[in-house]
Amino acid sequence: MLLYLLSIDHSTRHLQMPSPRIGSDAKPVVSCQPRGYRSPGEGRSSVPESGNTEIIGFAFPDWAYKPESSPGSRQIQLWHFILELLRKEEYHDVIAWQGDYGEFVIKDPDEVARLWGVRKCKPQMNYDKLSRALRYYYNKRILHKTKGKRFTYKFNFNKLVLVNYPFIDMGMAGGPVPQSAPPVPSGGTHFRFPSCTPSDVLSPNEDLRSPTLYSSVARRLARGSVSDCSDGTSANSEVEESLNEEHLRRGPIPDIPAFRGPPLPRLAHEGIFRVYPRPREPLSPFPVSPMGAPGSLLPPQLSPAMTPNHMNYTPSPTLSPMYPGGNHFSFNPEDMKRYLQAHTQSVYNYHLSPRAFLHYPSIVVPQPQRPEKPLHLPPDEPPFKFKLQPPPLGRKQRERPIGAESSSSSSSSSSVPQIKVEPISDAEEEDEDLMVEVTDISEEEEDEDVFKAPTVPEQKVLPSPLPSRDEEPQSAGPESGRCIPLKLRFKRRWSEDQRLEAEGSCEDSDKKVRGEQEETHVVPQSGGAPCRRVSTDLQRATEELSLENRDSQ
DNA sequence: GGCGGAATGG
DNA sequence: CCATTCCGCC
Repeated sequence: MLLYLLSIDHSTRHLQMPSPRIGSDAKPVVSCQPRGYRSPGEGRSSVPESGNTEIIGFAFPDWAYKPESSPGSRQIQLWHFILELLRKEEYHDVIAWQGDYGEFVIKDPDEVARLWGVRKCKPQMNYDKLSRALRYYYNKRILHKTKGKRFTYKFNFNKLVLVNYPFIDMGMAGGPVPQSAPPVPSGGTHFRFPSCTPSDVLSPNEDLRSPTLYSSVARRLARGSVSDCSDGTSANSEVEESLNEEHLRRGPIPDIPAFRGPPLPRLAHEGIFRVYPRPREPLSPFPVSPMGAPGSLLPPQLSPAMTPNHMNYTPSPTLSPMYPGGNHFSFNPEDMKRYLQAHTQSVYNYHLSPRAFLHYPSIVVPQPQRPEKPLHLPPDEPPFKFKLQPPPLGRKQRERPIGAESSSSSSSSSSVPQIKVEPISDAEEEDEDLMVEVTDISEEEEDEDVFKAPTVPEQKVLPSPLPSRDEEPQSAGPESGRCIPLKLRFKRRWSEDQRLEAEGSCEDSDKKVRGEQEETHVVPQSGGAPCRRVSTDLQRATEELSLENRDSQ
């Protein structure tokens, strides 16, 4: 229901922008006139009446350019403005995509500042002030600074739009669109970003069939600046809470974690793209809602293509549904099949969550082959730049965690692995990318909680009480634990647990969270007996039994 | 150049 | 909230 509400179409409104510079030093005619002149892109947009604006093959939903759509602010926000400039060829001498995905360079800081000043009627604007505003985006995770590159910043797109549009391909590298530009399926293939703007959502005149839910969403949309879908800045979003409620009413959905912490007062960016209507996009190749159709098991949610700088993965154009060398997607079934196959292979290759598998109803994707050895993970580089806090030690703490530390936690405390992850601040960017890649983005966990959400959360997992690091091999498979991301190991362990539990075998508790040391040197455990882990319940029973024995002595 | 605190304003 | 402005610091 919500999805339909949010899909209400609207007429495209355009951001008023300073006139494009005619000459090299042409100044905008309009000095301080926030409204009333046309956007440079207006009229050139290839899809003027659609829900998204496209230029040279990539685009953002219109609301991303609309000042009235700037959540939390009636006026245009700087990042909107930056995007606006970035998508205008007229300003490519001033600011342009460059470098990594989402990176852009302010080639002419003074000019950008001047334009911004014109836009905001702040004649005294300069790059120093503008950059201060940009720096405020760091905390919001809208932007990063690209270190070492002057005037270079980077958008967090992979958690913004593209996360929920996994077909968006980066295969345009070398093409006319820089790789750093956020690509989007072009209007030529009939795809449209669902017309969903915060202003629509926030319209007080809407007929709200679910006022509570709706207002919840609206609040979040109003507060959020970016629909930063998997952004760590928001954990248990109201939207998702609402969606949970909604889906509970409608029936279970597969990728809502079974456990959730209490709602946290955090920035709420995500949600917009997550609540797109499912049945409204018949021409879209995208599985419309990241929530996935009720019947679909694994909605596609991420793609290695979206995180090239982290995974060093650039999708082969030949495997892309894009026309070779073009900026437009091809959605003919063969291409899609190849692409899906490639994607699925990538999911395997990169040990992504099974949820990352794309689901495209009419196309059967052959099962990929897992490569012999893990891919390209630098052996010396810790796969995760997290600082794992060791789990609480001591059996007492473990067995009575509910009363003690997780007093504020929800009822699912026993199902939540007591793991805390501290993102290392310096590696925030990679950290986040990693989140998107390795974790299911539907788990809108904050960074600290990312490990609290195993791929299949209904399984109860308890951290090991043992402080000693039993370095048993984690993998029963051919691959050793070397170079396997930590979360993947968790996932595999979980899978292993599932299997073992099904077989009703195994002992040797292993469900523990590894300490910080282990993330730095991933210790391969060759030679040891194959990992045998007790199922969680069995483990807990064993532990409780041992505790009882100890206490009775 | 870049960062972030502080005060301030809309 | 989202900047804007100023500023000290690195």
